[in-house]
Amino acid sequence: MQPNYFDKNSDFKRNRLFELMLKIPEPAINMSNYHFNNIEAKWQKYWAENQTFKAENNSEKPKYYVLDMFPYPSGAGLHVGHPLGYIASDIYARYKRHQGFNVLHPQGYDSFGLPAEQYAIQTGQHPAKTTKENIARYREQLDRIGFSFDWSREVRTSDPSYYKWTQWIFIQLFESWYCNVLEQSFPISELIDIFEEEGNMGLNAKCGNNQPEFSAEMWNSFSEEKKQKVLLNYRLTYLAETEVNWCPQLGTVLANDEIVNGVSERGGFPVIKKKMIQWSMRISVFAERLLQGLENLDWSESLKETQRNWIGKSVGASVEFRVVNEKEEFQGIAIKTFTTRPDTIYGVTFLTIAPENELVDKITTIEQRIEVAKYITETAKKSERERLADVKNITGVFTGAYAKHPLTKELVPIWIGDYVLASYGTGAVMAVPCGDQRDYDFAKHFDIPIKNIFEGVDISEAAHSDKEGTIIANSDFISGYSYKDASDKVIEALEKNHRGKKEINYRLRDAVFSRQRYWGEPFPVYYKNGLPQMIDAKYLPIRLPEIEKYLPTETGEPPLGRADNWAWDTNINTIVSNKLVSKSEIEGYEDNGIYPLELNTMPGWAGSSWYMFRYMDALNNDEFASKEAMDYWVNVDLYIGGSEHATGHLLYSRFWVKFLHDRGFLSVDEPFKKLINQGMILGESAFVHRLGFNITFWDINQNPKHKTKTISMFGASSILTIEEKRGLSKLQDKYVIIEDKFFSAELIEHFKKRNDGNDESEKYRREVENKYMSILKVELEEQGVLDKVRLDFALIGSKYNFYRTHADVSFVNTSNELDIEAFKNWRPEFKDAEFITEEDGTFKVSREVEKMSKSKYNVVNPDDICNQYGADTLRMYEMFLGPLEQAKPWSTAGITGVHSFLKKMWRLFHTPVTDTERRTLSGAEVSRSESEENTFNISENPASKDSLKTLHKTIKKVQEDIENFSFNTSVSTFMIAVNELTAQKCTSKEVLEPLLVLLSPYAPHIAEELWNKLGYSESISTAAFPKFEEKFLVESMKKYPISFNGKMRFTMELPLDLSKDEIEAAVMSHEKTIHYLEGRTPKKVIVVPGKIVNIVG
RNA sequence: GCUGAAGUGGUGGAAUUGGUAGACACGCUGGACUUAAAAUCCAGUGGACAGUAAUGUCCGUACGGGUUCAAGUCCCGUCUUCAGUACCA
Repeated sequence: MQPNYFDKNSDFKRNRLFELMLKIPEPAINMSNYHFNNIEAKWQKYWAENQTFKAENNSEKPKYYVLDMFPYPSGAGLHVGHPLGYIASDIYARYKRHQGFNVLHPQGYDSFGLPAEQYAIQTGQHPAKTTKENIARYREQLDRIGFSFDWSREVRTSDPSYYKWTQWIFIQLFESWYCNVLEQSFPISELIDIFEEEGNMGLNAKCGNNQPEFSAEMWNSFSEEKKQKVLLNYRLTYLAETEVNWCPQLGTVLANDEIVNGVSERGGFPVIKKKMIQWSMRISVFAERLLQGLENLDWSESLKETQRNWIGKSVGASVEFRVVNEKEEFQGIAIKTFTTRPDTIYGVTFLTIAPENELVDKITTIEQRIEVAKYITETAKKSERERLADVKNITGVFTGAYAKHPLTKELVPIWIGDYVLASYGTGAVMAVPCGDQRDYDFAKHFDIPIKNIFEGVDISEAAHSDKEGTIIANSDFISGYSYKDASDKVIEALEKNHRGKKEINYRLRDAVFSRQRYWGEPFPVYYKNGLPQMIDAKYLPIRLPEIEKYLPTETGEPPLGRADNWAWDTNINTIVSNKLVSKSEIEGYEDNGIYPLELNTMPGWAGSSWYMFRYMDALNNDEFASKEAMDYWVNVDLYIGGSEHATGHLLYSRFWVKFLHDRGFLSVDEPFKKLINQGMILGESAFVHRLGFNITFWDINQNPKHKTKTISMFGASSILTIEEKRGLSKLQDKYVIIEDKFFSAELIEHFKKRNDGNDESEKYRREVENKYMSILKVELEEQGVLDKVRLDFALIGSKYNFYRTHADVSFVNTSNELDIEAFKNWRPEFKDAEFITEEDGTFKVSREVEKMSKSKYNVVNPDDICNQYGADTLRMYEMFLGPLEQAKPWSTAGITGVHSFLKKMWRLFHTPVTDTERRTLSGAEVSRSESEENTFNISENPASKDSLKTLHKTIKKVQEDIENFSFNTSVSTFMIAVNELTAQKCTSKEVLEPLLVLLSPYAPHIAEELWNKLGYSESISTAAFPKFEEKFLVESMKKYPISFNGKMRFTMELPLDLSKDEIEAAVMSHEKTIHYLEGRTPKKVIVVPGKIVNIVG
């Protein structure tokens, strides 16, 4: 038998302690007779060996599909936040199994992505290798928590056998178009049929497409090349020059949902607008269906709202303003605007168009050209972020041109303003300053007249944007009408004279699908004469080529441009060397049938948009999943994951599923029936405070002075005296200058090197900061120091200040004291830094709740919790923390409560040791009698009435809680049940056995162990969920709360079958009633049988 | 600014249809066992006041009103926090 190390009272432990003279630190393990370590490993092994949770595709049972959002396997491993949702879904999956469902509960990895590639760039390791290692670590961590995943269906998006089908779906999208009339996707061949028979005129008219028109004859006379170019305008994935979000630091384009506050979601780098030829997904045609589809989904209202906002439907009208220049009407030049307020059309006093609008060039008058050109260059220079930050500044320029108002025929000036976005609507607005604050501000700023068209509304201070309850005035035939009626009339009038019509606009843009990266799915595409060609699906997968370095090429091509073997031989349908590429475009060369392959790869959301269907039939080599499998599993019944995917993954996957449905590949058109967003578990970061300063480089040759770089210096000890430190607050506005020219020049040299962006930059940073920190010779000066510096660059340190730096939470004890030596060893650059100490000389950290992340050093590893308390405790504690959907900081305070609950549960099944016995037995004997097999003590005798009541109360509550996803309260319910049964000294199998089944979704390991001890050879997961029986809860008496004027005063036990009158009589004759009435006669007595009595006096 | 969610003891959080506010747990206080510590067990624990005590009185679910026999819960207004989103025409 294993020495019982975990029981401190055991002889083994005593001897050991004696040996070590009590010098060893306390093991971080709670002493217990319940040996979770052995039990958990044992059952995890059993489940894996017996494939206990393998789901069958052929089953008579009803199906239930529980899915977690699969993780991206990062190098940091799992932290305690990740399992939260997995635990919840696992409880639900296990519960459904107990209820007799055939449960599909799979797991996999979203394993293509940026971090693995960034790591590859830094270390030269192949992303496939690091990804594989990360997955192995994830798997190890997941296994320790005891999830009931069916691992035989594991998917990895970076696996060629998986991305083969991602590529296949891409081909299907390319081979499809969308009919706006039937609101459905069809094969492109059907569109070609239409073109051959009737051209595209009919389509244009019916679908509101704005494509150049052609007849059937014209189509048939087009060259093949021309035909293909036309078709690209219809395909659901298409190649086009689009304005994209380009991130120079990441070297790739980003989708709208990958940008947060104008910077990249990953890394926080600036993003600029740039025109590039890119693959796009025509998601915008699905906007209405994506919006309508939300109605029938069981998702949280807030998440649906987020998607609605992202789709951004607005109903209004398009209004056309024909341009007039030098009092002559320009034939065909019209500014199309979109408005949600057609009723305000008589308030239009000018038009504003976006600086990027292509009409700018055409309409600007000769006199205004210089001014306009200047303005356009200025706005183009600003990044997206600067523009966002600059919202308050009103800028614009007059084009010199005028347009004719479609109803009044008056001339209105056309302005350019950057408050109008090229990417929304038509990139032009009809400005109604009296009704829109932005138009109002613009008009005030440039002195444009403001016309009031609202009855009895004062607009001298601000625009009036309320539409409800406002009456239109001063507006010809719509004066006196409300918003709704006036709008209808205006639209009618506009339609009559062909100057506009009712229109619906969506914010949702087509999604850019190309990424200039290595670690993603390659496109199954080659280029012939510059036109994209799909590779036949039977030659998939197109595998990622090997490359030396994971960086863009010298000519700026994506990393795949470095591959030697990256051309497609159409003769043998294989990837061949680039050197063989056909030079047919150049005269004198023959077309040898070998063409260059696409250099971009697909974005991260490609693989995650359809993975839920792959799990249904994960090993299928002939289809992405068989029809039989999909007919059985249909779609995901319960999906659990974070709300951060609201506008990315959850929208894109709905789009792909609708498309696959249209084309008959799927029977459902929504992937996720019910969705729950688990709240994020936050970490408590620790901050250490120090003195320091920043040094800023200024280029003094530029005017205004241009700030070029700021670096942070870590220490201040060598330059500040004690007195100065005390007077620190007084130094706020003073500057530090470095007068040593030599030093400055050398530092600049280093910075030049650093700015090259090569791999050594980090090393240089350290070098500069460490080398010069201690030799800085600085003095304090009053402001005006710039005169003294004669270098090209001036070095000016900003004010001294307190700085805070993240400290790893593992260096901090429970009293928030920092182990400063450990910290300095960990971050040697802080060796000489001056840290702020407490009065008693200790280093204390301040705490702040933040997102748990490796870079914030506040990560808690679930492995540590498992080591200390076990997986069952971790599972129950994470549930006990609070409501699933709520964000909450991680704290281990309270985990002992859950742990001791499990120990009490264990003890319920074993001979209790009485206090008397405890006193007479030695510690070792107590432990032995409690822990060994023969103390397992379950009686076959019928249970007491009380115990049965406890059991059924618990069944009812736990079942309700699971179905409402209120896992925190069911943990409490278990605690109450165990407390009550312990008090009742219940040992009855009749009660304890069902209780065990009830508990098993939450604490599967201990449940399996006790189940096994009860004599079952099958896993507890095969047991049926206990049936709740009302009869055990039926009461004959009720303790009535008796209240006076709503205040509860005392309780009174009465039989439940009394009538209202009998209850009233009983209460009124009670001595306390007489006492509380103090002689008054009650006005009214409210009796709610079975609930409450209230006496109104 | 807009949209959504929330505000309850020292802490995490309960209260399902308006019906005994603070379940359960942590923490804290006291006690038992122990040479001691740990572990375990028992008792107490929203606040204020009165009383030797049993007990009693008042206050109390962000704030101000209202509806009701009865409000954490419903209605109106205000404030605060968190999340999402934003020159969206």
